[in-house]
Amino acid sequence: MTNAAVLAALADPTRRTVFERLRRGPASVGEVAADLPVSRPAVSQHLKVLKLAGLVIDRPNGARRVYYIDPDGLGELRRWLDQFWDDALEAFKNEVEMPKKVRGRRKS
Amino acid sequence: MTNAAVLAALADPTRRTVFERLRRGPASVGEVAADLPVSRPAVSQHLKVLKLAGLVIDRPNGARRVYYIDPDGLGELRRWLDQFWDDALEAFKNEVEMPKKVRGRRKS
DNA sequence: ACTTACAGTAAGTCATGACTAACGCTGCGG
DNA sequence: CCGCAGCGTTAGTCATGACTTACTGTAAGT
Repeated sequence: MTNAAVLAALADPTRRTVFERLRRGPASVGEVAADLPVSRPAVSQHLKVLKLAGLVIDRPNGARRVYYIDPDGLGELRRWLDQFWDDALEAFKNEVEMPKKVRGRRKS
Repeated sequence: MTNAAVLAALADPTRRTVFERLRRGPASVGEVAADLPVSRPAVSQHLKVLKLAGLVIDRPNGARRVYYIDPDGLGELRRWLDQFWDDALEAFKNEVEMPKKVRGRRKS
């Protein structure tokens, strides 16, 4: 389940800020670190995590390394969320329809 | 930004397991804890986090307390994700169209 | 009214991870 | 060829949070 990595990556506030910074457009490590109160290596580590989660892709451009957002990573999470949403709605509706029935009581 | 709480809540594997357990249908704390290798207070704490994030709602049913999934919480995250997805796609397409232009250079 | 069962809270322990400082590597310029 | 600039990596520190044990509160049954 890749969703675990994606959710774990998006959970950290700093990492989410980095990710949202990349939403405007591609940027190098130094450019991202310039806007954040953390050091450059920290940004590099965050980008590594985002890369392992499949959320960003890096392209070496000479000495610089430019990071882009990978739309596929978001797509997977989106599909998982959609399925979850459908199931939850169905279960919820199913619950409303039988308000005084047996309900849970899964104890055998 | 409520997304922070939602993402932080869904980042933990155990908490995600609790949430997925609730997807099948409503359940009490003891029922959820029976299927997990953690103690009952741990499940209670996880449910508290999920409740603060707006992902679940609890309804006291006598001595038992039954937890349901709150569809609204997922809806918010879904909207945020959709917007993010659109922006990322646009930025990506915009990047492909101008391969040798100024690109980022957000300095100034 | 007393006991039993179920749930939330408090305090404490321990692991995960976010961050910094220092170092090594690569590519471009003089 | 040599120095500089930009990144990544490693080692180490420190804070956050996940988990357990013990306790308190509440609702139902006898």
